[in-house]
Amino acid sequence: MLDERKATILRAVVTEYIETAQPVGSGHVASSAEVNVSSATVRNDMAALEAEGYLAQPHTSAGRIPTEKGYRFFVDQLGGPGKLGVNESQQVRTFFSRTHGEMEQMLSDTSRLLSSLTHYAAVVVGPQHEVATIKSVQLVGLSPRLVLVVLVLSSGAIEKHSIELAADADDLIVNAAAVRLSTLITGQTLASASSIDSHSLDLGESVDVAVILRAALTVLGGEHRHDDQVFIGGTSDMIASFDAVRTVSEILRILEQQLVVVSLLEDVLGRGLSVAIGRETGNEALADCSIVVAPYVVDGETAGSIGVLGPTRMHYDQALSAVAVVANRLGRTLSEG
Amino acid sequence: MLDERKATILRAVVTEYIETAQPVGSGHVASSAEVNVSSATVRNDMAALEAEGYLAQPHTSAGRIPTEKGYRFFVDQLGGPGKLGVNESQQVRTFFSRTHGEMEQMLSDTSRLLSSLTHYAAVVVGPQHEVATIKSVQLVGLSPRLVLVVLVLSSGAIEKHSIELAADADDLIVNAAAVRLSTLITGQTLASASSIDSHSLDLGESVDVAVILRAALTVLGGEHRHDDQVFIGGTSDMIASFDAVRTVSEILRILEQQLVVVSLLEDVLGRGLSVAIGRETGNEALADCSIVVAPYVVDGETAGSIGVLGPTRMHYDQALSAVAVVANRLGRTLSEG
DNA sequence: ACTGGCACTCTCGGGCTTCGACTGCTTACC
DNA sequence: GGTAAGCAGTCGAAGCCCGAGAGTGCCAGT
Repeated sequence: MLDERKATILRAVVTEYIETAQPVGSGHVASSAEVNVSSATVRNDMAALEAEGYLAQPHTSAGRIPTEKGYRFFVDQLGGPGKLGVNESQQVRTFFSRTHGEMEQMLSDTSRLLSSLTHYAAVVVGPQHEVATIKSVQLVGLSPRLVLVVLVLSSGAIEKHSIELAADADDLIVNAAAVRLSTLITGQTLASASSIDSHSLDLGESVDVAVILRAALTVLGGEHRHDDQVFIGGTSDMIASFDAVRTVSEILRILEQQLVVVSLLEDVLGRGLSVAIGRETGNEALADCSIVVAPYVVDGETAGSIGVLGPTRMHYDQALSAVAVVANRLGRTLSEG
Repeated sequence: MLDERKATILRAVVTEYIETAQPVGSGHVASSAEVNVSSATVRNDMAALEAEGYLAQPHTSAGRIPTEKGYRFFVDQLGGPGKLGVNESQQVRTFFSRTHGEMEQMLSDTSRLLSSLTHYAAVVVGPQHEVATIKSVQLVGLSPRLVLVVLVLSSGAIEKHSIELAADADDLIVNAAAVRLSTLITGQTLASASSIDSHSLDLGESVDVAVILRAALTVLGGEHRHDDQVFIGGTSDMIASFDAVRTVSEILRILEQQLVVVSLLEDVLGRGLSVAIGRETGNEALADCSIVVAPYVVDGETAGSIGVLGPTRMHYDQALSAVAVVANRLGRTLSEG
C-alpha cells in the first residue's frame, strides 16, 4: 500500500525524528542518503503520507512528525531485531558469564543490565509460580498463634504466607502438620496443591493438625498470583527522554503499580506483539510511551517476560535487539541452573 | 539571637513560600495576621534576616526566599511534631487496625500509607536482621550441585542463599547437613551464627556434610547487610513538587540505589536529627530536597527507620507528625506480632 | 513523473516597552 | 531608637513587533 519511495521517506522521517525530537522537513529528508529525489517531490509524498495517517504536522509550516501508525509501519518493516553493537554485546556476554545462583538477585541485575543497554526503563517479570513444583514445605511457629508457611519452589523462588490460628498451637502439633503437609504437596505445583480438597484429609488426624493443614492449604490457593516478582530498573534514565514533569509523574504512577506493569506486558504478549506503541499499550497515561517485550523460555516452557519502556520516539532497533538478546540469554542461563 | 518580631517574620516568609513557591515580598508579610507592623518595618527586618543568612533574594526587586538556614530555624522552632488532621489520623487508625501478619507486606503498605499522608516519597527500612534470631534453617537441593539455604528469622523475615558445590551431593547428605546446621544455629542471631568457626566442627562428620556446612556458614557471614528490606513509595507524588525534569531524574537516580537511601536515613539519624534540609542530607543531588526521619521501636529496641523525602519547601509540620505517628504505630504493631 | 520556483504561513528569537512587584533609603513622627 | 510613610530605583515578566528561517502547497515547465 506504500510504494517503495514513500516507505523510504517515512523511514527517513522516523529515523531523524527519533534522533532529534524535532519535526522533520522535506529538505532534511531530501538530503538524506537513501532519498534521491528533490525536496519538492518529497513534499508531495509527505503530504500523501499525512493524508494516509502516517505523519502529522504540529502546525502548518512545520516539519512532520510520525503518528503511531507511522511508528508502527517503521517497526514492522524493521523485520526482526537487528544486531547489538560490539560494546553492548560484550556487556551482555560478561554479565551472563558472571551471573549465577540466586534467581531473585539475577532478575534484579538483569533489569539493571537491560536499562543500561537501552537507557530506558527495564521490566523483568519473574517466572510464574504456577509452573514450578514445590520442593519443600515448612511450617515455622513465630508465636503461639502465628505460623509461617514457607515454600521452596523448584525455580528457587520462595513463597511465604502467615496464617493466624484461633487457638494456641504447640510445636509438636505444628511439626506434625508440617510432616503431613510435606508428604501431601511436595512435588506438586502450587495450583494442584491448592486444589486439594481440604475435607478429604481430616480423617485420622488430630483436630489441631487438621486445622493447621486446612489453613495452610487455603492460604496457598490465595492470591499468590500477586507476588509475581517484578523488577524495574532505569526509570531515571528513561524520564530524561521526556520534558514535562507532568508526563513523567503519570508514567511513574503506572510503574509504581507493579500489578499493572505485569498485566501490561502480558497483554501485549497476549496480542502476539513484541512492540506496543503509544495507545497500543492500552493505557492512556502511556500515550507517549512504547513498550518492547519478549518472553523468555526456561526448559522449553515460557517462564516470564522482560520488557523495555521508553518514549514513543525510542530507538526501536536497539531496544528490540537488546530485549531479544537478553531474553534469550536469560532463558538459557536459567535453564542450566 | 533573633528577636521575637524577626522570628515571626521569618516564620511568615517560610510558611508562605512553602505554600506558593514564589518569592515573598514585604507587603505580603505585613498583611499576614501574625505581623502587625508596616511593610517598611518588615523590609528593614528582612534586610537584616538576609544579612544574617536566613533569607535570600533571587534578584533585586524580587521577594525573599528562605535559605537552608532559614528552613532550619523554622523547623527547630516548630518544636516537636504537631498533630495530624482528622482525616489523616483516621486513615492511620484504619490502616493499623486492618493490617496484620506478613511483615514484608506490611512494611510495603506502610510506605504507601506514609506517602499518601504526605504526598511525598516515603521510605520504610525494615528491621535489621542482626537483632533477629534464627527460627529455622533448611537446606533444599535444587539440583545436584545447587543447594538453597533458607532461614526463617524470628522477625518473620526470610533469607535465602544459594551455594554451589564442587561435587554432586545426594539428598541424604544434604539432609544430614540440614539437621546438623539446625542444631548448630537455631536460636542464634545471624551475626553469631556466621562467626562460628567452621573448622571447629568437622570432627566426626562425614566429609561431604562438612563441606556443605562450611559453605552454608560462610554464606551467612556474607553480605546479608545488603538485603535490608527497603520499601519506597509515592515517588510519583513527590516529583510533582519539582519543575525541572533534570532534578527529578537525579533524585530518582538516588532512590534507585536502595543502599544509598538506607545509609542516608541512618546517617541523618546518626547525627541525632529528625530533619535534614537540602545539603544537610549529605548528598549534593538532594540539594533541593529535605528528609524527615524517625526510628521505630519494636520490643524496646530500635528496629528500623521510616522517612519522607520531599522538596526543601515541604510541609514540615505535616511531614513530621505523619512520620512520628506512623513510626509509633508501626513499632507498636510489630511488637504485638 | 519530477523538479524548480514562488508565494505564503507560522514559529522562534531578539529587541523594545510597559507594568508591576519589589527593595532601599531618606525623612518624619512618637 | 524604633516605627511608619513616601519615593526613587531596579529588575523580571509579559506583551508586542519585526525579521529571519524553515517549512509548506501549488503551479508550470521539462
